Amino acid sequence: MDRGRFIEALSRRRLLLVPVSCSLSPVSSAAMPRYNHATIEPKWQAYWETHQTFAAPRLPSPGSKKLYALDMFPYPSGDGLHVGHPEGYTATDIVCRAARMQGCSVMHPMGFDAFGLPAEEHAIKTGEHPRSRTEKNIDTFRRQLKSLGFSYDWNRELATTDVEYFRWTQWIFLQIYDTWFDGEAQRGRPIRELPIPDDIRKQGEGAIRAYQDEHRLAYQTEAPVNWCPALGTVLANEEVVNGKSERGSHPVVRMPLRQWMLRITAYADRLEKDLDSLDWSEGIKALQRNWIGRSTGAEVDFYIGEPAPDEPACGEAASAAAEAASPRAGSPQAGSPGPSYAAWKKARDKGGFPRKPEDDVLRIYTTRPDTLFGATYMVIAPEHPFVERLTTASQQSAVKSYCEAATRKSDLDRTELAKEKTGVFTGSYAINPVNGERVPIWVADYVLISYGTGAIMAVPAHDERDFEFAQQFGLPIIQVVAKTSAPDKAALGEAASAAAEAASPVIECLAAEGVAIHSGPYNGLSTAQFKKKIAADLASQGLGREAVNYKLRDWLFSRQRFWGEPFPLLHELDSAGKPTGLVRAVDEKNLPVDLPHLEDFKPHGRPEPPLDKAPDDWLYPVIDGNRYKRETNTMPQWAGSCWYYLRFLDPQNDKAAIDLEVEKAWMPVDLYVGGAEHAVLHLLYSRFWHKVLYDRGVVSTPEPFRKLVNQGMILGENNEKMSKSRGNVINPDEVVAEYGADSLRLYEMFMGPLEATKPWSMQGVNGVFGFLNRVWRLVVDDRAEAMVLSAAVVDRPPTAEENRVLHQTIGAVTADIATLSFNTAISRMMEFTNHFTAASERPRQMLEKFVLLLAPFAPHVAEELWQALGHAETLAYEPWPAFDESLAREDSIEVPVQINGKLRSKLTVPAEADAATLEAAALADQRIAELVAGKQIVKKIVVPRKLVNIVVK
RNA sequence: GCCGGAGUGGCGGAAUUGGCAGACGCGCUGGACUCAAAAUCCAGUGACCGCAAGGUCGUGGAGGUUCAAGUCCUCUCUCCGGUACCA
Repeated sequence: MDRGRFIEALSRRRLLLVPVSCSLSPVSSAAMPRYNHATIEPKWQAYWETHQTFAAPRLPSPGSKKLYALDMFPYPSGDGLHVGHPEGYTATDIVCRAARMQGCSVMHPMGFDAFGLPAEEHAIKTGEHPRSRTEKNIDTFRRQLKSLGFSYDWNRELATTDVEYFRWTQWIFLQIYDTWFDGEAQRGRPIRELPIPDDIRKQGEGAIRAYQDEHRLAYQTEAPVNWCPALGTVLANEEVVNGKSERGSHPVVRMPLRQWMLRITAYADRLEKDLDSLDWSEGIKALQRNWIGRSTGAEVDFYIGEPAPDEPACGEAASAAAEAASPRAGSPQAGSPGPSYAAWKKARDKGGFPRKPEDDVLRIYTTRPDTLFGATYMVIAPEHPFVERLTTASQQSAVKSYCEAATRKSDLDRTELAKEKTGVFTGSYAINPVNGERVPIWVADYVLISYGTGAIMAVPAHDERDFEFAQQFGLPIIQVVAKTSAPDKAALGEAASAAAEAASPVIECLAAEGVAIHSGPYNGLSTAQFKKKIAADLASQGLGREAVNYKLRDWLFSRQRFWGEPFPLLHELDSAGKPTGLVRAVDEKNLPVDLPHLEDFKPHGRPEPPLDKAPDDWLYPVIDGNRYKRETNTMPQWAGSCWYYLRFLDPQNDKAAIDLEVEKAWMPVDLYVGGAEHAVLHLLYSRFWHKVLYDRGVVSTPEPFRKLVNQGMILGENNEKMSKSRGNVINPDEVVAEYGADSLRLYEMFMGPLEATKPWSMQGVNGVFGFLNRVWRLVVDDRAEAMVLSAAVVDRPPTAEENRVLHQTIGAVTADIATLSFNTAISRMMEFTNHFTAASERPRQMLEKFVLLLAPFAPHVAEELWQALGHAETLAYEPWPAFDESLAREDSIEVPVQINGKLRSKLTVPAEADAATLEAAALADQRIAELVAGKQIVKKIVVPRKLVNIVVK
């Protein structure tokens, strides 16, 4: 049936000739049939639309290859299309048009990423509903895109704001919500398959649900937001500048709010590993790997003793220099490890390393467990849960004010470059498990609560940051790694007296790997050997274990906005109207959850999301006698763009997000082109969703985008980034009006390599416009009174010479399209045109092939010329000109002759001349003979087809 | 700092496995057409020396490998993008 529909589409396309020949008349009636883009382009765009020329079949036609070429769909901003958009769009369009001519089934859709802040801000200001503003912008974008002649199947157009689209975005969210990650199997599984531990089961249904909720890929947490009391709304990070609101410069405070998170970190390993299978540039892969930031090391527990709030403070020293604290038996707070430490160690030796740290230890993560002997202090993040209990009475006020200051700082303030390290001593100590040394514990904001365990052992001799901190606060620095070259004997010998050695000041920080010193039994080991050995030793004593960490954080997936997808979730309320903490997913059959009607879009002045002011009948549904409150957060803009490539394949499906048969036939995306600004987040989020869907059997491929290309940025004529403030923005509409879409397309492809950043040049546009005019005159007599072919167009087969030029062009253009080297493809077509502009005869069938080559690049003028050459149908499905290597081959070539590597003469020889022939010809050459005369020939290098080089003395 | 990418005429950019550096376009110069201009067509156009034939230099810089280097190796400078205390 699907095939039937496709065939029907095909026949419709092929039937239509009558109206076409009629519409030729306006051109022919013109006094002079000059190249006139203003009439040609709308004419063919209308033709393609009427005849559904580019409608894609439901499934690829049997026996043909499929091509799914996807553009990153635009956000329809109020400014309209930017010249950067058509760059990537033209590239994929060329590939698609060429592929159709090469017999591929092509999927080439377009849509709009239409949720977003600007429409909502506009709504707040004017009261106009974001939907109406968004639709107007989409209309502009659609018109502009259509004016450029892209061969999209517009029947598949979608916007992420379409209720029928976000119905399935919500459905996918529910799949994610319903999934937990099985670490053993490394895959997401339905929550009902989550094994429930017995002790949880015993506690009853509530405990089981809580346990499940803890394991879902979508979970709730408290996360800080930028609350602006003056504006009465929560701001996005980019709306906050220097701690003030971007609009109005009002103060912004960070406050915790209940948020939804997606557990993308569970997929970190797969997201990293599967990059290997993708045809993406190494640069982009590196960017993603970097972002994921996998590191391997060890978790180690440092004993700190039982919490004992009433125990008198012991470490009085604010700086470790004065740290000759009086020995006190028992706890680590005493001068030396006592009985309780020994008991703890014994217990660990027997019981092993616990999954979750107990209260008597500080667990740290390090990538350099080989430097454990060099740990001279520890640092915990200001948000670390142990801060309070580790702070001694005398340090209380200092620590408290330090931590408060840290919460006020934004992330940016805390990570400011080259800023001085700050921190404060807690007064407490931990015991280093490898040598029993007491190490002071500090609080400092250079340690992040969100990475690792939020606590570190500091090894100032071998870590730049620790080094800086230690210098700042006069903490000891002990070198435990020597440079690889010569582990000096003396150092090794002295290792026993490491403590004495500690006194000797180290003034340099050596972060590189090397050989262990001052490390007891480990002295002399290389960093790699040491790491391996200590990991095993720590594990066997129950003191540590190997661990992996990622820079990647879980994805903060909720926004306090109106204009986004509502979450299909309900919070159960008790009889008093208070949330019970239980969450219920909206039934699939009740999707979509549409946005409620609001009287206006003005902020309600509370940090809660705008949907909090929705009418009660939306906000408080009653199901089975239970009252619920809807989730009022909305999804971030990323959500809709995470899966649009799937919906394009089956946009009308009201039974499923996508039909599996369709998905199997078209996925993965074969070519995905877009700006590098999405190289990290969009692609990572999208790949993450795809992997969850893969695990849940919704899609059949582990990765969505096989080949990815990032187009380069287009700069203004002054070599600066285009921006309104710089006044160098080029409006595509104006270029189309003056030069036409074909010229715009051609110019953007001719500027340089697709991936390069390159400046705009109106003279360059004029240049390719001139080329299209020359092509036009190659075929059409533009001085005639009517639309007639140039007198030079003749009906005879091409000569060998003509074929040679033609087939060289076919070969080069075909190969260049395959490698996306459009700039060189165009230059080859220019050479063809230059060559035949000078010719007095141009065989028609040669011109036809040339027009077909040009068609993917400049489709409108190509269609018009194709018609002028006597064809009634569109050329969109004409077979691509076949390359015949034997016709392209030159009979005779020029071969340079060098003497001592310098060009001295050139030989014209048969192309297949062998080395002996070439050598003889070179020596026989008059000029060469003169230059060689009287000299001794040392060596002769002869490379057939390439060159002859004679080395003389 | 770290990770990517890139440096070639006046400008945008070409150059299989190392094999004639500067394809193609813009700009510029000269010529044809024109009363003139635009448009178009033809020719020239890396720098320097030379009347010419021809020669010397030349792909950010310095070394190196090679008969031969824009291309490979070492060091180095500059620009662009990403990232930023991730232990």
